[in-house]
Amino acid sequence: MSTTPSGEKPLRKDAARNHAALLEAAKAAFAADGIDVPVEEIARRAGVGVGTVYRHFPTKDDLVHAIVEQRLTEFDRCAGEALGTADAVRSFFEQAVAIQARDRAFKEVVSAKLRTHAVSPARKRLLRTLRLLVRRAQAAGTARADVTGQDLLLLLVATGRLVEVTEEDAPGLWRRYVGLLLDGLAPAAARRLPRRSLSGAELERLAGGPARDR
Amino acid sequence: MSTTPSGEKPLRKDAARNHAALLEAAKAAFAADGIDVPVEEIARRAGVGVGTVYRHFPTKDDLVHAIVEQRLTEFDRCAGEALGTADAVRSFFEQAVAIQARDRAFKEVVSAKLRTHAVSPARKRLLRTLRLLVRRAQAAGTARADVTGQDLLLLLVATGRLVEVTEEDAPGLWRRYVGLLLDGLAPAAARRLPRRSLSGAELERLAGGPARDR
DNA sequence: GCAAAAGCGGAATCCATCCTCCGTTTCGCC
DNA sequence: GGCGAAACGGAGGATGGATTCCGCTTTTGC
Repeated sequence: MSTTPSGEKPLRKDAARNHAALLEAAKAAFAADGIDVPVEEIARRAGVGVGTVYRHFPTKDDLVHAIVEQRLTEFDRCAGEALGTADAVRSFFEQAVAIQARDRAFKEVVSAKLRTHAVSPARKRLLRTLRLLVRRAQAAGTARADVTGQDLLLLLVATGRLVEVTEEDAPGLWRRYVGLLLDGLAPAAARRLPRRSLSGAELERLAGGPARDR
Repeated sequence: MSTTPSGEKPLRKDAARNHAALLEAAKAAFAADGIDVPVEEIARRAGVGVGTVYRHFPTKDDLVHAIVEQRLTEFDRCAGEALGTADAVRSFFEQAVAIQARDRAFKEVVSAKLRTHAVSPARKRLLRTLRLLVRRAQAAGTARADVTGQDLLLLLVATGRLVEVTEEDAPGLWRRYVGLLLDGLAPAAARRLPRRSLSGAELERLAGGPARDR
């Protein structure tokens, strides 16, 4: 679950503990409040001072990046699991988007950083897995021939935004759109949007009911 | 093109001029640099002082909102035009997303404010048009039966993000995904993603080539 | 057990923005 | 042309958040 810190030089015991705590805290904080949580809040959650945060991550951005890597890795895991299922693409999407739905910052982060910070290793791995996944699905006839792994990644960005806009007011609505996407990705078979149209109240809110935030 | 200021009390000549200039400047500024452009930059572009900005729009947010309304109205126009075409949904999407592709702030703005600021009139109008559009398309057999106008609006949010992430490095790539969506929206006919897979260089960049911004 | 090294905490600094305030300018009208 | 009202402009107050600094504490090596 944690980023194996086995990379470089052995950290002092307390430093190692804090590093882990920070990663954990940052994940939670970002998930709950989005990328804009003050560094101080993360420090508080981790039970350390801001100074410590900066010792471990020279820049807030580095921290964000670390979390993104973690998350991309989770996606990779989903993809890996999906490899074994009958409809791999569907299975992957459903899991991956479900993760997005649980984590507010994620979508922002992923798409924000998708372009930054050089070629991240986690991302490379994910892409590789996705390519494999697509190939399999195509072989199995559950994905049209002209889709690519890259496509899945980009579509994930799109669903991220959707979830972001939708989840609070109409939780689960995303399934509808994932269904739609999957229909678009399927070769040409049965297709039907997951029911779940909007209820009166939900529609009201999504339609822009009395402003609530800000 | 401009928001008919015919609403309330007649503005003084200079005030009216500035109001228009501000709207214009804000549109441009947001499009170019995103919602986070400093108010001062907008003022500069409009050739006025910040004080004036605040006289016309008590809050930066109000300014943003005004622009969003403008944009939603543009969408509405697209939808209106699309009504006359054979494949209305496709025609609408292609135009609407093309607009997004030209305007950086738009996507952010639209989805950000999609939920705020009470039920905006422009948005209500758009939604009404979209519903009509969908109904027609369904009657014409170019849209599956279980899609709604609301769906189109939300999908637009998703494409917005996609464009955002994609456009700079692989301009036009969005057509591919719009194609995909349309396939998902279609009843069950021929489907093919607009070619346009990625070129080597583009893929490189999208895949997260040497960080460029920040 | 001890000293140097590695870390820690968090107050203080820096900076970017929003928004307010008020003296100055322009407009509309007599 | 002259006045009051309506607008303007832009310096400065207020805020919020990232990052730095440095004296103090915990570890580690011996």
